[in-house]
Amino acid sequence: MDDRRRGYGIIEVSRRPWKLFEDECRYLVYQSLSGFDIKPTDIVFESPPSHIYGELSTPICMMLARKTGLNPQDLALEVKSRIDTADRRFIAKVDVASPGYLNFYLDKPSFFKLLISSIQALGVEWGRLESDRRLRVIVEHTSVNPIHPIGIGHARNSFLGDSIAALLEARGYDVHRHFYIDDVGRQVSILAYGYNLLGKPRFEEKPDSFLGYIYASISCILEIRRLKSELESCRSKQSEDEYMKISSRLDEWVAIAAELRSRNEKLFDRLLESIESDKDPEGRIAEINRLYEKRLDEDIVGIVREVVTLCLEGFKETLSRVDVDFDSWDWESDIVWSGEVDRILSMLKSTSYCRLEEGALIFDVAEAARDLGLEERIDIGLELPSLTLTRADGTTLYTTRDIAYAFRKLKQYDLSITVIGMDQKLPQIQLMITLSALGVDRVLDRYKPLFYGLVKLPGYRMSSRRGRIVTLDDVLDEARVRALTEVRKRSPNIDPREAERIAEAIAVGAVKYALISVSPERDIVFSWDKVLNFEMNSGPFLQYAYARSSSILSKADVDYIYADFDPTILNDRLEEDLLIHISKYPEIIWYSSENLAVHIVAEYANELAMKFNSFYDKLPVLKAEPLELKIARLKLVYAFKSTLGSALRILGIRPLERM
RNA sequence: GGGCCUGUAGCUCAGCAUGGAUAGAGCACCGGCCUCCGGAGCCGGAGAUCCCGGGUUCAAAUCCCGGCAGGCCCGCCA
Repeated sequence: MDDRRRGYGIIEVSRRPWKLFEDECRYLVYQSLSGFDIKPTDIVFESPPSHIYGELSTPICMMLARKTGLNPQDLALEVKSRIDTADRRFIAKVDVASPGYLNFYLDKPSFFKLLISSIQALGVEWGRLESDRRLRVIVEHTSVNPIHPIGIGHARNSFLGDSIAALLEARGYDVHRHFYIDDVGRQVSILAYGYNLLGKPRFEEKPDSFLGYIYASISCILEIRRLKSELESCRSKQSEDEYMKISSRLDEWVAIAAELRSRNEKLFDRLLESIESDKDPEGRIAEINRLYEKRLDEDIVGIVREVVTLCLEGFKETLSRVDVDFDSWDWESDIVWSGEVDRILSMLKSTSYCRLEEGALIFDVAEAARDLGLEERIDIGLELPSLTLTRADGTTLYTTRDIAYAFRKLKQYDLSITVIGMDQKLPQIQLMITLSALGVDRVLDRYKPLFYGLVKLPGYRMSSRRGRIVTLDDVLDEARVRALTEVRKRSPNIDPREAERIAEAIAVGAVKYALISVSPERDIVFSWDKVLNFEMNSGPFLQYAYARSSSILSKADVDYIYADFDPTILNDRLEEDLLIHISKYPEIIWYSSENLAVHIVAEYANELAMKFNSFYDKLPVLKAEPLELKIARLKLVYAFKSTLGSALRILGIRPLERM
């Protein structure tokens, strides 16, 4: 058990007080059900809908009654009669409710005593669990292609990933945050091609934003060229439908071109001219791709690395604004150049699943999955498409390189989390099957992609190729302006620089909360209203409750913290609700880390803030009489602040002492 | 055509793992609350065929089967 005794006097400390209560209940029920064939873990507990049914409840008797044909109510009464609560610590009473619930009533004073002294003793360790084995974990997230600024959709990835990392740290793991730089492949080659055409142009703006413009413009120009030639060949074949289809797509791209051109006519025209004077831009791009991947031309290597590095500078600027940091930046090209990809390829070739088709190397994923008996463990229908590992020109594809990267991850870490868009589910599954085929140990347990839904603009999905992207920078700027007006309105006398600092924290909190608080598998339709929400169920709402609690504590004599206190005095329903909710915090950490579900933490924090606000509104703290009550309430406020503070840190939202 | 994800109040979303007591929040709407620790707040009201249809069960938003709608994927793109 994680209890220990410390200090003078005897102060008992528990990292998981609620679990102590639950385990006590579990043990009693288990003992009383000795005649049945069940394990303690078969007994599930839930929170009753109302406190009149106690604090913990189990329907186990109803479940057993079904199997045995007994009457659930009778069984529950029988169990109750066998339970002896005389020498129990945290159970005040056991009762039976129709149609067969066993309800447990918490012995609040002794529980609250333990809870509050634990939180005080643990300090920042409160909410941090101890794991028997300190797993080494890699969390790879963000990994935005270095060809355009970070969009609000990518930001969902960053926030989710950073938060998951913090959560797993709280779980007691050794967590490493990695950014995978996708510098190999066609997209970066396109950008490098354009950047080179312009003769390494100078620019004033943020580098990722400038490069994003170049990338969008070139892909647009190329797309129009391609569509035009398709249209030509279509005309000769006289297929009316096809012609109309291509023609309308062409119209769409021409409109996009006009839009892009209006943003920077000189630059756009220069690009257009240069591309038009190039006989074979597509060929040149493929050439850049090949020369870079094979590292055959140091000039090309220099240019590609230069654009990518520039873009990353922009990323770092944005990411530091939102407190997202990485332990490592892993270049995809390094994995190729180091020979890791070749080694993986030759290992794959030596399996029976590879074949050559028109010069390209193909891996039969479906067959591998069947042979390895993986069908049942993978939640995708097994008409798994084959995976192309190499192009006819010998260059590799994204997933191939990702397999090598994943191989490395699982070699160096016990557990690998990859935060990645839902649209990449299939390639990730192909990757896992491929790794399994290579004999990597327990791939499905150790390689965990965390898929999330796309962030769409109302009407259409964002597209960096179309230059249609709402950037995180823009959203943050807008949120900060909004927050600053609020701060000024509420605290007119505040120091302007302090106001800026607070507004920025609020802006970041609002945007993060909006993206993190919905379950990841859902798509999100971007809306300013949602992201700039400062009211209930928002980042600022949490920060506000936190600021209120610290305001109280800052006005109190610090000695209260050392004072002994009488837990029986905290007997208002509002106080009890708040304390019980606080005590469940470590369980939330446990559950949400098991399920890689940070939105659970967000929801918990929101409820916690709501309970605190109700308490705050109705019950005075600083003016509470007698002194014992004031001390007890101050300790409660401290416990709240400590808990919300910890949850905010996991969510990546800055706790504010004032706002 | 096949696969995956989603469908809960006018709107945005929890709840689905492990079936269980009156299906919870927020926004918007209606009505109250600043002589008292910060009103970004609190209290109350109204608002739900839990997409539809079957099935399993004493009990289904939750599990199973079949539909429907939306999104995504099925590339020598990433």
